[in-house]
Amino acid sequence: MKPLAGGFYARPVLEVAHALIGCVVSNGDTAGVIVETEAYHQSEPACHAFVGLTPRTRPLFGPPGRAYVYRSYGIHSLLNAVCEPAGVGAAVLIRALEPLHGLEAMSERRGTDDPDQLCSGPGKLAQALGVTLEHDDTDLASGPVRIWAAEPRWASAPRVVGPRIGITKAVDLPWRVCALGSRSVSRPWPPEVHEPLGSAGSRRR
DNA sequence: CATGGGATTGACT
DNA sequence: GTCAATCCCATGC
Repeated sequence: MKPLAGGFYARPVLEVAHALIGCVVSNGDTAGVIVETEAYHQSEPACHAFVGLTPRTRPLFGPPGRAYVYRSYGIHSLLNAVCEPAGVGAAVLIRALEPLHGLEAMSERRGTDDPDQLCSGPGKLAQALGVTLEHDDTDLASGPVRIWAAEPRWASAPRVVGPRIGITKAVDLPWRVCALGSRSVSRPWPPEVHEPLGSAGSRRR
């Protein structure tokens, strides 16, 4: 596995939001597989970059492939991957991971042993991996927090697309992307694909 | 310089 | 279902 280079992120942000499903985020000995993302772009008001270049949004307008980490509700750190060419404010919010490595450290930071509760939300995964505001504007290929290419099988893995969660502006854009069937996706869960009659009906791995 | 609002989570009715 | 915690920073006077 190799870290994703800047070119991976230098394209339309919604395309990157799809491509990041199945990729691996790591920090130190902890890592997880991305199963949920959301795209944000300067052209729509839910994006922090909508207000233009400020001290806070500077990383969003910088070169692609770097982290944008900010504090939400005074409590949580949220991890984004900056996308599109430098000068365009856009990023993909990493919303959920399936824990892969360092479950013990994650459990300690999160205060729970339930694997489904370790990284099933943007604030949770940042806490589980130990991502903080100090990682803002660090390089995702060479810095402490890294994102690694997905295994080939993820390219065709089924996805569910829907409106973004927890925002009050531009609520209708279907820019949330989830891996179908993952237990680690944040609430509310996206609509399930209906199973054929006669199947067992169990939906979550 | 004062104010207000979150790209959330967990606890509680 | 409701609600508070808590802090960075954008905005406006």
